[in-house]
Order: sequence, then structure tokens, then C-alpha cells
Amino acid sequence: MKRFLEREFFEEHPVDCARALLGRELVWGKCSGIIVETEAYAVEGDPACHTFNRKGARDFVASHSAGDVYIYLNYGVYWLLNVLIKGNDEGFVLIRAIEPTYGLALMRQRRKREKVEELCSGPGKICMALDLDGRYHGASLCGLKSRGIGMELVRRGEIHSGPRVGISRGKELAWRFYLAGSPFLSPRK
DNA sequence: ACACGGATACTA
DNA sequence: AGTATCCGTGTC
Repeated sequence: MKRFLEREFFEEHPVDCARALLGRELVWGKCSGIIVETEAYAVEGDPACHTFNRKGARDFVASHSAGDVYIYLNYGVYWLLNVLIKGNDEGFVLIRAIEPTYGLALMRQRRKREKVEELCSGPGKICMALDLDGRYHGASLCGLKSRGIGMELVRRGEIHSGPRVGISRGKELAWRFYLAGSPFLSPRK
């Protein structure tokens, strides 16, 4: 049985967590994939974090634990998956792209796409492929058999960083991280 | 290039 | 109520 990361893993600074999650396998039900792209958002000093202008996000941080998922609807169209980081520093890690490993048939069905590279190469695509939506908002990634993030580092490689995608504030922070050369990254903007 | 589409937080 | 904004994707 696969061992999943415990809550303590999500108690470091969001930037450290965002980097450390790369190369580990996200398991959700019958589907899974290796995390190849993430972004960090910090409650402190980061105007791009939802806590900056959303009371709901601040309430979420106050009432949830490290390792709980923060899932929200963006542009009225796509759900996005974040993990709550909570320790000495607080924030979120947005999971932006994964390399599909198991449950490919289910992903293809949900995504209505055949090419593996098109199944989970973006934060909205991940939630479609894994069937994630508001139902799971606040659910935990720790202490369960059916979902979690594997402890084992199954992909190693050079970690590159750059500005986060699709935001209007906090553009100066290079808090997007990805495994260089992976064919499963989200499209560059 | 542009349409799609709803939750959230603001003004009044 | 009305308005602005928002961590994207697919198709034009």
C-alpha cells in the first residue's frame, strides 16, 4: 500500500512545499499522476493570494488544517485544485499540471481527449480528469487510503521557476515551479 | 484572436 | 441591483 505524505509536510513555507511536491504522485480515487508543475501563494505579502481580497479564503485558512484541499471555480467555468499550507507561514499550492499514470481510460472519458499530453496539462484539466469540483472543497489529503500524495519521489529533474500564470497582482514573484522538459506542462503564456 | 460563464466582493 | 474581477480552455 502506498504511503502518503502526512500533515507535517504541508507545514513548511508555501514556496518550499510547491517545490517539494514536484515529482511526487497525486492519487485521487482510481486516477493518479505525477506532479510536474505548481505555483505557490502566500497569505503574507502576496497580493495574488485569495486571502488578499476574499473573506471566504481567510475563513478557510482559519477553519481548516494543513493538507486540506481548497477547490474553487474560476472564470465560472473551471475548477482549480489547491492545497492548504499552514505552519509558521500560511498559503496555498496550486497544482497546475500532472503526468497521468493510472486511470487513463477514465481520464480520457472525462476529458473527451485521447492524447495523454492533453489530459492533465493545466489546472482546469486536472479537475476535469480527476472529477474534482466543489464537493471536495475542504477535504483532506492526509490520513486516507483513497487519495493523497505519495511520499516517494518518482520523478527527478531540474526544477525551473518563473512568474505565475494568469494573475494581475504579484507578477514580480517567480513562484511557478516545474520539471524542466516535461511534455505534460500547461501551455506557456 | 475570442467566447464561454458563475461565484465573490465591492458600490449604492 | 449593478459592476469588476478572477490561479483557464477550446475553438474560432
